[in-house]
Amino acid sequence: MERVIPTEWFDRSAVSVAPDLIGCTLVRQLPDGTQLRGLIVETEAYQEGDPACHAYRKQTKRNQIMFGAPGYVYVYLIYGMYHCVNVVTDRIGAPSAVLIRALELSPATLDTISLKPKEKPIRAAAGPGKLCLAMQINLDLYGTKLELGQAMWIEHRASLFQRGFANDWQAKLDLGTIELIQTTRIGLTQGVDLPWRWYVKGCKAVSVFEKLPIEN
DNA sequence: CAAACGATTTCC
DNA sequence: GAAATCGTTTGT
Repeated sequence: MERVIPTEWFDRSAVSVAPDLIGCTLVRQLPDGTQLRGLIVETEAYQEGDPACHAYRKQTKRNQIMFGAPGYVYVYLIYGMYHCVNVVTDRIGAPSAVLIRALELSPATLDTISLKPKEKPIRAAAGPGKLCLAMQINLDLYGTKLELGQAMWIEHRASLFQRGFANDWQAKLDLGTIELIQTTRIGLTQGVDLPWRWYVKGCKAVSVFEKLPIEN
């Protein structure tokens, strides 16, 4: 069974894709063939009518990929020093994307990369900027297609590989008993009340813990 | 052309 | 609580 997610899978709203990406595996293939892998444990959706979306105002050089076909990579530089990686979603002409905010890196990946001196391994990709550092994602990946053999692709939940390294929350996810928290997004000045952030409850690789589920 | 800003992280 | 740091976007 093919585990690589096809681009058509992303051809729906970002709000629909974002929670479904939790538990999937982000794969980064370096030029030398090395693969870096991590389970997606936190996502945020950005779409039309959302004042926080980079495509809210108009099409620009930076956001143009969001206006195109789903299943492509949107990378941007934030605060002049970090990168954030998104997956473009929805049909052509419906600018939207899902920001990948945190990964639980595979043991093999942790062996491959160099951790900061005092960094806990579980926190190595806890946050959108740290995630891109760990996975060696930069602007070079802007506009690339998520496809097997490319610089990056995404694999469906619950592969045998995933069971091998995930913490106990993955088993729960397979059983359908995992708790996915839906709450408001991080670090915004606009659209602060839209509940378009999802993360795995109890996962120590998530960027921010304190945000609780939306009431009612 | 100048100025402000930002979907972050880290350190004081 | 505040600095670091720079390409993009917006205003004059």
